[in-house]
Amino acid sequence: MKLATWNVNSLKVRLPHLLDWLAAAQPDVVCLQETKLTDDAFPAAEIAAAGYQAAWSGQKTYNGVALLSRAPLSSRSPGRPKNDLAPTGGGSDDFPEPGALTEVQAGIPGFEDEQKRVLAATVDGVRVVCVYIPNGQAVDSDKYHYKLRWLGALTAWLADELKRHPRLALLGDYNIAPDDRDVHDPAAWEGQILVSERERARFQGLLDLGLQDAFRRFEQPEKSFSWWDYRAAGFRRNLGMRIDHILLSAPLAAGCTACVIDKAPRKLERPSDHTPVWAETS
DNA sequence: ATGGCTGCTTTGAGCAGA
Repeated sequence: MKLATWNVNSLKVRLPHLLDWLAAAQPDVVCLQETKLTDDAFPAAEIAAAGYQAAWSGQKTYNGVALLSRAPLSSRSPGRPKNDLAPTGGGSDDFPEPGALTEVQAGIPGFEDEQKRVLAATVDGVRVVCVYIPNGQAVDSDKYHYKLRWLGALTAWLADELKRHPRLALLGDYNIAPDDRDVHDPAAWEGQILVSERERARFQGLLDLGLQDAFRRFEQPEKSFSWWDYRAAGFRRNLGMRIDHILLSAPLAAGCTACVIDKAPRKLERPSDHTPVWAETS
């Protein structure tokens, strides 16, 4: 199963890039962040025409997450958007069709949050959790404390999810660079947002659940990043950060054969500031 | 040293992103 994550920074603007990338990369499951679309505006028909069923949870202007799953020919039904909090046509949750998104959950249960940042679903026995972790803006700001509180709630919920779903993958924009290797200029960024000690401790808290950073299971090029600032020619100069991650529970990590940052979409005209990351698991 | 770009917003300057 090829699992991918991509912060598209407006699905309305980036839909052509997404459709091209689905055709080129052929992922089985895709987690999208920053769709910035209300639910009624989600481009379900275009995505269905590309062979993917979808679930989504959005809002106006900010945030917004979605899950795509490559649907086998038999269960494709173009023109019937299937945001299946109440699944239709994918079989029952007990006997889902291959590729079906079941047990769809938006948000962290019990954590009040108007911001649409979490979407989980089960696909072929894998619990896939798509997250857009808060940015935090500046260390010790209100948004920073919200980020830390949010990560605490996520971690507590995932501890529970892992009991029921030993095969679990957590993908998304974490807004945390876990290590100095993941920062173009660690000295300049020391103690700043995305790299502060408390943020990195929360990332470690996710690893302490038994999750593993798929990217670091393999030898990787130096200065591998997943986001580059639009300003100051960040991409051309490779002034980036690795803040988009795929964490896998032990059974999935054991069967993981590759994890790659695909820089191709970042080279296109009018790109997202993030580029896709994918992992292949058996 | 600073800000540098992009997307969005009841449209136009300000916010947010990271």
